[in-house]
Amino acid sequence: MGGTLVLRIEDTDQKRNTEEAVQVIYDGLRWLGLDWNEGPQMGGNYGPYFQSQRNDLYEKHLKTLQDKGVVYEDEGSIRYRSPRQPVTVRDMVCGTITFDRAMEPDMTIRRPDGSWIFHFVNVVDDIEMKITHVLRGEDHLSNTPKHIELYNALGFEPPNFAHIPLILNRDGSKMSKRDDGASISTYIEQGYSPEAVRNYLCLLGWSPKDNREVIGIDEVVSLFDLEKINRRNAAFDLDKCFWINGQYIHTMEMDRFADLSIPFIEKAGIQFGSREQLLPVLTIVKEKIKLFRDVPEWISYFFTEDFAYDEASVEKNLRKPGALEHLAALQEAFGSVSAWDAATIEAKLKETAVARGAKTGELIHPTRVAASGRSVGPSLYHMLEVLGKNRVLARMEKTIKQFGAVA
RNA sequence: GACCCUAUCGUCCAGCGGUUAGGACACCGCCCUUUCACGGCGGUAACACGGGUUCGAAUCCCGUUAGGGUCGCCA
Repeated sequence: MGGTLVLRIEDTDQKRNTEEAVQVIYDGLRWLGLDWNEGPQMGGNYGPYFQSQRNDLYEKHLKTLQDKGVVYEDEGSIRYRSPRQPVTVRDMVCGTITFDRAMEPDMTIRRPDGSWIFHFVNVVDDIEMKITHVLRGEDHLSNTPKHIELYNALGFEPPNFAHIPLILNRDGSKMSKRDDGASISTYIEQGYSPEAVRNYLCLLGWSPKDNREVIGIDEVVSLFDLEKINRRNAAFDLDKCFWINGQYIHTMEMDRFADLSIPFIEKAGIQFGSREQLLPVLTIVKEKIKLFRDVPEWISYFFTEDFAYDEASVEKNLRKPGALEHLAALQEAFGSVSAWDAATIEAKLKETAVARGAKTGELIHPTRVAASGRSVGPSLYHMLEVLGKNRVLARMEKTIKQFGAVA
C-alpha cells in the first residue's frame, strides 16, 4: 500500500503538554520501528507538526466558518452550529453508518482563552496536511459525523476513514494509559524485543487468517488489508506477548541478541570485558532467556569469582553423602586432561562417574553448583568449557574447602 | 438515558449455509533430558439467549441480554 506516515503532535491542551510526554511518543514509536516519514525531527512540506504552532492555519479556517455564518459566540467560546442533518459515514472497516444528527448539541471549537478544541484543529490539520486515510480507534467512530460536518462546512472532501477495534484490559475494561501493557516503556524496561511486541500488537484485531502467530513485519505489511480488520475489541494478553518474545529470541541472530542484551548487562554493573568475551557466554545462555531483563542473572557468575552459593542448591547437591568426594575425584580427573572442550569434559566426567560407580547425575549436579553456585543454568559441559579450565578447577577447590569443613 | 459498534474455548484468532467447530497463549498430563528451558504428544475448554429464514444455521434476519464507545470549553 505504501503511503506516508505523518506524525503530528496534538498539544492543544497546554496542561498536559510536557516535553517528557512528547519524548515518550518519539521513543515508543521508534522502538517499535514505526518511524514516521514526516513530522517532528523529520521535517516535511506541511509543518509545523505541533498543533500549538499552527494557530494561523486555524484562524484562517475559522474565518471561513465565520464568513459562512455557521459559528457563534457563547460565553466567550466559539461554537459551530450543526446543520442537524443526517450524516453518513463510509468506514473502510465498519461499513456505512448513518447518524441522525437532529438532537446533537453544537460543538465548541475555541475556548475563551483562544486555545482550540481537538475536533476542529484535527479536521483543519488533516485538510492542510492532505491526509488521505484516517485510521484511528473505534472510540472516534461516533465523533466522525461531527468531523464530516466540519469538512463540509470548510468546503473540503472528507478523507477515507477506518475505525479499528480498541484494546481492552484482560478483564474487558477499557485500557488506559496507566494500565499494564499500555505503555511501550514497560516493554523496553522489561526487555522485550521490539519485533516481538510489534508482532503481538499486529495480532490484536487482525490475523493472517492461516493460524500463524509468529509473523514478520514484512509479511504483515504485504498481507495487511483494512477489509480484514476485525470489528471486535480485543483484550490484551501479556502471557501471549511474553511467549512470542521467547519465540523471537529463540530464532534471533547472536549479534542482535547481544545488542539487545548489553544495555541490561551494563545496567546490572557486570564487567564483561569486551564483546568478544561476552559472546561465548551469551551463546550458551540464549536458549534460556525469555526477557532481556533476565540476562544479567543468567550470566553474572561468568564474570566474577565472588558469586553466592544458592542455599537450596547447596543443600540438595553438595550436602549429600559422597558429593564432595565425587567432586574431588572429578577435580583431579579434569586436572589431567589436556584439551578443554565440551566433548572432552563430558567424556571425562562420564568416565569418572563410571570409575566411581556413580550415576552421571551424581557428578553433574554438584559440579554445576561448584562452578556456578546454583543448580540451574546452561548445559554443564558448555558452561565449563566457556568458564575455562583454570577457573573451573579453582571453583571446585574452593567449594570442596568451603563445604567440606562443615560436612 | 439517547445514539453507535460488537458478541466462537479464560484470552487472541480461524470459520463467511452442510466441519468430529480449527490453531495459538494459559492450564493439566506424558515423552525427551545433566538442571532449567526448548521441543514433541495428548487433554480440559467456546458458537450469550430467544425467535425466525432454510431441507440444513456458529454463519443470514429480528429481538433480548451483555460488553465497549460517543454524547466535553480532554485528546
